[in-house]
Amino acid sequence: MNARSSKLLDTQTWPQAMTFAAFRQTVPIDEKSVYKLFFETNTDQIKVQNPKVAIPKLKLILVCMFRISARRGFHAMSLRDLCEATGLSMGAMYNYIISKEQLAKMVTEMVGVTFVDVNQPLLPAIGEPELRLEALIRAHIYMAELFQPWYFFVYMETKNLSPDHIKRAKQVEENMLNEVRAVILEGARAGIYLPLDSKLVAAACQSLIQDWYLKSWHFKGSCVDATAYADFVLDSIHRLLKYHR
Amino acid sequence: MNARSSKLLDTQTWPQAMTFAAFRQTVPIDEKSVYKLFFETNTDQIKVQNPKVAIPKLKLILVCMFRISARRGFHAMSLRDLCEATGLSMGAMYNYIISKEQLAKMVTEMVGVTFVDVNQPLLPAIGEPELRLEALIRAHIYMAELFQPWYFFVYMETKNLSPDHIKRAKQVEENMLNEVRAVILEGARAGIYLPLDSKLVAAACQSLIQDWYLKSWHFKGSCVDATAYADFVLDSIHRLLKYHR
DNA sequence: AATAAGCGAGCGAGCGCTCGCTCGTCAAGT
DNA sequence: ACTTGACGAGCGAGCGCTCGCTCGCTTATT
Repeated sequence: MNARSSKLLDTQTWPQAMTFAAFRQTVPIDEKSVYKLFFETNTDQIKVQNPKVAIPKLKLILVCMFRISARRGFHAMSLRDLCEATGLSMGAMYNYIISKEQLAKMVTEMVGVTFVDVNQPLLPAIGEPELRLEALIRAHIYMAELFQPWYFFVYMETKNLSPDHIKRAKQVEENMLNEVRAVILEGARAGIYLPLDSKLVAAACQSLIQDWYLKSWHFKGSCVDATAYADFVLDSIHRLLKYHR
Repeated sequence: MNARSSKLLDTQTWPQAMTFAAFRQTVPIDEKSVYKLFFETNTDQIKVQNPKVAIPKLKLILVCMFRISARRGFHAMSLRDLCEATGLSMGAMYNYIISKEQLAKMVTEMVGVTFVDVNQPLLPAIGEPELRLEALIRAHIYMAELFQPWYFFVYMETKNLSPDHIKRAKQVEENMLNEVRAVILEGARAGIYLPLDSKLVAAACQSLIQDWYLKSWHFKGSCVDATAYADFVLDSIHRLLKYHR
């Protein structure tokens, strides 16, 4: 992309423009480059050091793992299944992973830490509660769109990890819930929003967002894209929270 | 309960009174008697024939299974774990189950067939869309309240079963979605509801209902009971669907 | 005495994981 | 230009172990 076209597209920058396209352009990782980041974050745990070899293989391993796990669950997937799906041998597989459990942990860590870190600076910290709520919800839906298999995996498999990993994952969920709740409460205090039970409303928000990656198969069949779904969620929240004179 | 007090309580009969208490009184099974029904439905698969012995043991087995599965997943639970938790030996366990897989199937079958059958005659087939939608949603939430571990188990473990069982379970979910959708569409045609995307609204309904059994731990901590949660969901749907002049 | 219910050591299969090995690549040495 | 040898990457039989499940036996009930 040259400087000129980049400048043209820069007019659609997140969060000024709250479309999926704008978000994708602004966020520093996407569904392709994430494997490079995954490699760099975990070099100490991966024996194969040559990035040109390791990154495509890691991608292959993770994609196959997501597919099998989504169908049968991570625990039910044997490493022999994964080897057959990737075409790797048992020995080669263990040049990329420390253990089966560690593989799952690397993924949850990536989602729980890296993805959150990447997302944080993109959210407006001050301004109208309505605008901040929109940015918050859209950012989550768009992240879920980019990394659907990652989020799905973490949601389904977190409970099988070690207790401290479970706690961390729960805290990430709780933080997101509290962020939403804080903005709703702020809006209520400012008289913009109805004084509803903020905990229940925030939980409902979270549930709608999670639907996007938990039941993506369902929406893909209905020709609803991420932007349209985010529109729907925000319109619903709006109708729920705002005064109607 | 004698005839007199029963008559007094009959004034609070579902679906005339749409409280959890009324529902519980009207629905022919509850969280205690369900194990008797489970035994009677599956006598052919259970070697122990004496109900006085079998029913309490089945309850013990199922309760332990629900607890371990919720924490670690059904596949990760070994039968030795389950034996230790129940205090039964391996041999005794196999007097109650055909196989580990069959145990899971009996539970999903129970939820997918029996629970639906029990629920069906309690729903008003005709009448105001608004009232029918309320009955539909409340019935689901109240059923989820009574049988939370059952519903949670089915949601989490269905995907690990045989393909035809998966299909059946998906159809049960789909049916419920379509019921909700049909009522919404009827309301829209009657001019009571806004002409929103009925698929998305129905999916949102389902998501909110599922939250009640998927994240029950979260609500229990907030002192929100089933009736209050159903009130919240219905109020939300109402605000979402109705015209505000 | 007969039957119902419970017991638990033990089976074979399949699990996660290891390790001695092969092979292609490429820079250093001649 | 040719040889050499160290190295990164891949391989897969096989290890120790746990899994779901069985079966010959004992104990409890009637």
